[in-house]
Amino acid sequence: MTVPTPPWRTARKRAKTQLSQDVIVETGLRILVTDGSEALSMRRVAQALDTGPASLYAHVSNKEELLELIFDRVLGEIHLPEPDPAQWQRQLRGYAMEALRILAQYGDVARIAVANVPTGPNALRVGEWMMGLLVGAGMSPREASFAVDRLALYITADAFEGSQHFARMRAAGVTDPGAYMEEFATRIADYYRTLPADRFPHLTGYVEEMTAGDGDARFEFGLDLLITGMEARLR
Amino acid sequence: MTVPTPPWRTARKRAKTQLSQDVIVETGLRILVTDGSEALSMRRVAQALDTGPASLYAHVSNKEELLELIFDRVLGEIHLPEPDPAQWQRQLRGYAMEALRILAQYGDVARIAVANVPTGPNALRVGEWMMGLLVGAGMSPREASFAVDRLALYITADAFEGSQHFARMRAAGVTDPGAYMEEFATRIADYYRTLPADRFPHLTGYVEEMTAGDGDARFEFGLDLLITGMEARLR
DNA sequence: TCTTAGAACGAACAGCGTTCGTCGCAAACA
DNA sequence: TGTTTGCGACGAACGCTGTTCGTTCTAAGA
Repeated sequence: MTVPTPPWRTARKRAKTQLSQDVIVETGLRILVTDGSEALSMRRVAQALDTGPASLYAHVSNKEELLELIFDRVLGEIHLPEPDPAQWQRQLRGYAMEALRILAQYGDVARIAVANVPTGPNALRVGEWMMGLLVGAGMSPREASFAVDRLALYITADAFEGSQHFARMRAAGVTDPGAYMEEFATRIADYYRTLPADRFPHLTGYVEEMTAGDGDARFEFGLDLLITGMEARLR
Repeated sequence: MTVPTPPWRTARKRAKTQLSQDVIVETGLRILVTDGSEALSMRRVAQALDTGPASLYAHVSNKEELLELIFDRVLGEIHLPEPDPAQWQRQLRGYAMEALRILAQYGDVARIAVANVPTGPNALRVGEWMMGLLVGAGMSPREASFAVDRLALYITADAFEGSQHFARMRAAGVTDPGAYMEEFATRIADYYRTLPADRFPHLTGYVEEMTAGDGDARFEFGLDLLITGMEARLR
């Protein structure tokens, strides 16, 4: 039932989706997921929206601001249960694990969080939740705020570290993360074995132990150290 | 007493300092200290050595490799005492504080460490020292290696966060770090106060506590959490 | 209907890391 | 001693980056 547009009718210029901060953020996030953080440039986002890079600056003042917006958008995917101070350790642990899992999906976004005190709506939501949990558990507000700060740093740092590995893997053309990490550990182990045993007795003696454990095991180990430390302060 | 060079004498081409990996690393480090990490580019290093950027690639395969070399050079400045397992907490704490202080001086170098498992000679020296200290204190080699890994991540992450703040300060043209951080805390505090108190009771209620404490206090707090966690594993 | 605010955008700027191909020196070889 | 060869130095360029300037065009308000 469609008919050709009459030629005298001036061609509609805005057939493509209207530019807005939301579609820009969403497009940026999509590029991040599909092609990695090193592919996320203003030009690339503009290209995906079929326009030039200059057009983005009407809705986003910076690449930095764009990344902050994307980061907060990602934080929104973290699910937070009703805080129950009676089992704060379990809830804090669950939050940390989920936050890492989600952040790990989105490559370089974690870098933004390491640098900024996040102030987006979802960052506030998470901060309020953690403060409620820890203060409810009996921690002083000052200690709780420090704990929130340090835990956030730990999570984002680990996510950032992971994203760097992922970027290297992508650059090397490998697609299987397991194989990549295995090869990585093997290379380190082989190198350690070549060291002079008299100057590095521990590094050469405990090669197996030092290269054991995947990223998750290491993350959980550090997380447990932090939570145990918090526990000690509550007693 | 200097006389003009005889014209028939072929002009000495290599009057300027011979290029080598060492002078490149040293030059890069100097730029890092004086002008910050964002000013450290291959072109800039080449310019300082009065040559073109292409000349550097005969001695350094990458910018990444250059940063790794600089990072290890910086690690060399960390002083390590004879390990005494009887007071491992004190020694670990002292090491962490000094490492942070030194890393904080050199801006973005910390970023390299977050991404890599450092394998330079000085990184090995530090790793061996920490392993000896913790295993000597009774920790299992596997736990010790995890602890070393996590502590290194924590230190470099904090240094990286600090360097980002420093870069922002530099970009804003501020020269006094104290004034900058104070202004930063005030801005955050003011923002928190404007939030709706019903949805963010803790953030709005504990504004003072949340913005209190400088970077060092926060670093030491997290460090204590980690060390306390390690202690608990030894008992 | 006319005015005007602001989004869209082409073009350009200054910078980046890296590579290619050439040049010239110095040591190794005949 | 004469010739060859390997390699550091390096000018020029490629393709990319974030960002800005100045212009065009659209759409809403007066």
